[in-house]
Amino acid sequence: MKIATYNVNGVNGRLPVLLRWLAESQPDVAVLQELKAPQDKFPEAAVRDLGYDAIWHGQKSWNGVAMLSRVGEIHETRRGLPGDPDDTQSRYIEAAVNGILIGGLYMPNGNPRPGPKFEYKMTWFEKLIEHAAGLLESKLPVMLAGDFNVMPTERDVHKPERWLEDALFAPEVREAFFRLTGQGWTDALRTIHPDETIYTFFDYFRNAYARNAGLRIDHLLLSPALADRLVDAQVDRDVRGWEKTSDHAPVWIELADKPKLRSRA
DNA sequence: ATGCCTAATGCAATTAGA
Repeated sequence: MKIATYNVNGVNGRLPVLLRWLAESQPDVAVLQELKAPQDKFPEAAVRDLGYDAIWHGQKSWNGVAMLSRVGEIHETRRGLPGDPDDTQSRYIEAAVNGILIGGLYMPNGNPRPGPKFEYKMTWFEKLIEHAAGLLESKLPVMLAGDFNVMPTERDVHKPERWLEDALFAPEVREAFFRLTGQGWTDALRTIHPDETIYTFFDYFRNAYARNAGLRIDHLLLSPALADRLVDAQVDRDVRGWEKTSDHAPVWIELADKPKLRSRA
């Protein structure tokens, strides 16, 4: 089972890229971020033509998240994180698909730091951490996938010294990320590529993609039961080089149907 | 320190992204 996350940076503006990627990469499930489209402007027919069911939480101009599946019905469990009913930003959607509970998320960027946007990011992060703890306690096979807007380590950012004060790399943001993963989540891409320089985002500025001057900010975090099924994780890096493409590249994992045999210490 | 690019809105220039 192949599950992907992709920040599309405008689902309608990038629709040809999204459809080409779906056709070529053939994920079974995909979570999307930054739809930048109101609820009634999601291209449902276009993705359905490729065999995908979809749920989405739109918003005019900004944010917006979706989940696509070609492996069975999407049983939505929630949209929006618990704890802030007044939050109007569409950043979280969660559903059970093919026996896996999947939370698709778009973490606030948080810049400039300090400031109200950064405070909003940290508040949102704390709500995510609290909700994630409950997901793990459920003992269900569960994953959190999306644009976390966090580079966890220096290995995940080109020229880390330039990002120390940035809302994507500041100490308290990375601390929050490791507090989250410390609950028992496995960072799938880093597990498969422990020492590799591997990025999921490349700025439109300064020819960043060609220079491989990127960031690793799109993550798939796996509960223990799913981590035992992880067989591969990759970035569809070439997609970032297509015409009229997003500034993010898709990231995907392959899960075995049954747990892999593990060597024991 | 800022612009470099790009989308949405809406038709100019602003907001936001990371």
